[in-house]
Amino acid sequence: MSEAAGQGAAVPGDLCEVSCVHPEAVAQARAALPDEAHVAAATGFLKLLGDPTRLKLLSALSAAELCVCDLAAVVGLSESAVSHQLRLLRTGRLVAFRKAGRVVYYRLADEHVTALIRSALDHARE
Amino acid sequence: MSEAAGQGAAVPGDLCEVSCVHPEAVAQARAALPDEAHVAAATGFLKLLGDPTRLKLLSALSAAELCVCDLAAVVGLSESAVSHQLRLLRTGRLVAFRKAGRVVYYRLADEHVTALIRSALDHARE
DNA sequence: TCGATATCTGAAGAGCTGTTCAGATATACT
DNA sequence: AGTATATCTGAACAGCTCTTCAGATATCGA
Repeated sequence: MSEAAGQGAAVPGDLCEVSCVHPEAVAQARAALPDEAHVAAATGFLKLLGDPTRLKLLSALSAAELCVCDLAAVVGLSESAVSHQLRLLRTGRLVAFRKAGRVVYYRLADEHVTALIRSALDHARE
Repeated sequence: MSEAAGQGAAVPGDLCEVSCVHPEAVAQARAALPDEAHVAAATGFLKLLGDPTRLKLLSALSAAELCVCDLAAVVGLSESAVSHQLRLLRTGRLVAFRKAGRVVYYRLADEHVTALIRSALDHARE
C-alpha cells in the first residue's frame, strides 16, 4: 500500500519519476481504471466462478434445478462441502433457492448468470 | 435430451443411496457437466481475472500499451510484484508483449480478452 | 569494455481458501 | 411427544496465493 512511485495526482507536469514511466500513458490508464469498489465487486464475482467445485455446481444447475443431495452426488463431494459452497454462491447472488419441506432446491439466480456460465465454459472449449 | 427413464439411467442399477437424490435430474446434470479438462481450463482463466491487481493491470492495458514501470505506477505496487503477475497473465495467454530495448511493452492478447475484461467490469458497475 | 537501468526470477512468509469433522437446526412422519 | 432426515454451521487444518526481498539476466550508452 505505501508506494513510493506516483503518489501525486495524474495532472500534467508530474515529473518526479526518473525511470522509464510514460506519464501520458499512465495518466490515461489511470483515468480508465475503475474505482476500488467496482474492482472488488468484479473480482468477488469472478473468484466465485474461478473454483472447480463451484463452476461444476453452477453448470449442473444450468441443466436442472437440484437439491443439496443431488448436487453432492453430481460433483462427488460431501453434502457439507457443497452446502458451504452454496452459501458463498447464495451470498454472491449467483444462485437462488426454494424450500420444499426438508429439501432445498437450488437454481441459477437469473438469465444473466446462466449466460455467464455458458460463455465461460464455451471459452474453455476452444 | 429429456429422456425420462424409469430406472437405470446413467447410473448402473446401484441403489445404495437411501437419501433424497433425484436420479433422473442427477443423471441429466451429470451428462451436461463439462469434463475435468474444460473445467480446469475455465477456472484457470477465471482465477486470473479474479484478482484485484491483475484485473487492474488488464483494465489499464485495455486503455493503452504500457511497460512494467508504467503498470507498477498505475496499480501502486512494486515492479517485482507486477512482473510476477504479468508472468501469470502471459502464461494464461491473456497478455502479449513486445520488447523495445530494455523496455517491455505489454498489451491485451486479443479482442476476445478485451471484450471479456469490459464485460466483467460492466457487470460490476450495475 | 564498463556501469546503469529495466525486467525477470527464486525463496520465504503472511493471509486466504476449501475441505473435513462434529454438532446444531429445521421439518416430516408415526 | 419422539425419531429420522435434509440442510446448515463453526472450528480446524492443509494447501494455495500474493507480496516482499534479494539477487540474476539483458540491454543501452559512454
